[in-house]
Amino acid sequence: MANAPNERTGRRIQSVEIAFTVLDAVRKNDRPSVTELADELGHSKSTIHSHLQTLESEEIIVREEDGYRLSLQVLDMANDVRDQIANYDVIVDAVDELANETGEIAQFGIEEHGHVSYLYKARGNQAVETASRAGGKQPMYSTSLGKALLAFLPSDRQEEIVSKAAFEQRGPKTITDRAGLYEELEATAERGYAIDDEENIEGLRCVAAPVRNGTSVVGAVSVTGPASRIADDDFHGELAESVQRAANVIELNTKFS
Amino acid sequence: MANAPNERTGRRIQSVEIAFTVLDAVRKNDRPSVTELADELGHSKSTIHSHLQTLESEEIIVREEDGYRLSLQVLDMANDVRDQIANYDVIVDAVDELANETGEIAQFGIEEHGHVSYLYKARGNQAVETASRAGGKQPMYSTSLGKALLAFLPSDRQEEIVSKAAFEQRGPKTITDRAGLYEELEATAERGYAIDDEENIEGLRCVAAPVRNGTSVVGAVSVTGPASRIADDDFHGELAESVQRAANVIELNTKFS
DNA sequence: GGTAGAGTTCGCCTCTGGGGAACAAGCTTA
DNA sequence: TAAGCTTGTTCCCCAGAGGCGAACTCTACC
Repeated sequence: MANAPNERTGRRIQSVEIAFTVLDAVRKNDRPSVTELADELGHSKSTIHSHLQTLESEEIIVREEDGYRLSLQVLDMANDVRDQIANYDVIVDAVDELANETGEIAQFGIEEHGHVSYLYKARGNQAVETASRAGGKQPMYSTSLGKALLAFLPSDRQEEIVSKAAFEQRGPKTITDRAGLYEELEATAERGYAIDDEENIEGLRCVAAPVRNGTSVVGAVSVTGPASRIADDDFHGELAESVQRAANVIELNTKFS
Repeated sequence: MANAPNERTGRRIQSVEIAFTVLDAVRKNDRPSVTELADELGHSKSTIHSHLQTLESEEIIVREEDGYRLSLQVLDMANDVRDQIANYDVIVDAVDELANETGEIAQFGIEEHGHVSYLYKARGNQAVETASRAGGKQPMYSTSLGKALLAFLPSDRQEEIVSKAAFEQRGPKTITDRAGLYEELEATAERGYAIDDEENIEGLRCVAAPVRNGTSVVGAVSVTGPASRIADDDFHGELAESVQRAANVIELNTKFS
């Protein structure tokens, strides 16, 4: 790939966009019908109908008595996703280990399209319940994983992502302005790990460390626990060390291609 | 949904079909580039390019330095798939239990588009390694799950699937003709469970039982083990009973909607 | 600094695909 | 049982979408 410019607009194909709108609606509605989708999406029944036909013939969705749903082929596609991530098993082992060691939730995330996506999540024996699952995405500016990634991303990419950030108040201590974020990113880069002190979800604290391949960040590992259990000492002490150690384990076990 | 006729052709949208062809190629090739895909799929670079742009703006694929890959959003979609399957957790529990009890591989599958798709797989403590994973699909005629489903499907659907079957020789004892299959299906319906005696993979034997919701089959549970360990006695005795028990557990714990 | 190879853009022309309306097929009600 | 409602399906038409080829740009590597 000769040139990889940062996020250009380019020609897009409208009918494909409609198809994915339909697919999205099938994901989110419970077994929708043709008319239901037509109403919701503002297209004619005939249009929706042909899209559903197409998606079904691609075996991406399934038609059942009571409406359409996603097909299991999507699960297969998810397998391919994991296969395409280099050293997925190394990551899994390290994150499992980290969860065991700390007893909390441990996660691995990567940056995609300007937000953090969770690739894998492990729960330690005293881990709290959280809604996040593998595949879920979160803003970069309010999460430890996001800040760990952001702090070590090339400055042009960093700037691009920050410039598009929504800066919504998500937790009691969310960083809500650009200046504050840059300050925090600088601190993060210096100390080598990122923290989230109830910035994304009330009552939760996280620590995250970047995983690098040479000079570039390929992902980040984090630990998440209740603020009640994670004191400032742990935050910047033992816990931070564990997370960094896990990140290191991944880096060391990674087979560079 | 007023009418649900069996698999009609209907209008399909070509550009969406192309988009999925591209997506499939991204799944199967390792970080392909524009030109690579254009060559492989027989489309012009400009066409492929706009499709890739579209898929990327839908955040289904990601562009990296060395080519395109699937995005983690697919993992999220996989979560939705499981959410859309009624009583997924009941199935998981029952299959886990079955795997523990037998020590072998236990699986749950459903029929989709004329083949069996695995929804969930559990491995017992002496389970053999097999290539199958959740989301994978297999022919109906050569697997125990497939035959368990087929035997209890409405006769028109059964006929439709059988008429399209490829009847390839997959294992040493694969049923390779329609008559033989119907015969076996009748026996299956009568005894209440299906068997696979090295019909799909050499050296593997399976037993499967249907899971029903009222009169209709909603899926099937199976146990798979090496032929060396599964004797005829187990095959039609204890193992068959375990599998049927598991199917029953699922039926009983299912909350009908 | 020139060439080869990648990705990107542009404009043309065709034929696709979206919309509306008519049609068919089930349920429900009287 | 017939009428009426609602759903999915088909058909046709015409604007404009999208596939192609060629021209352009940008890197990387001699």
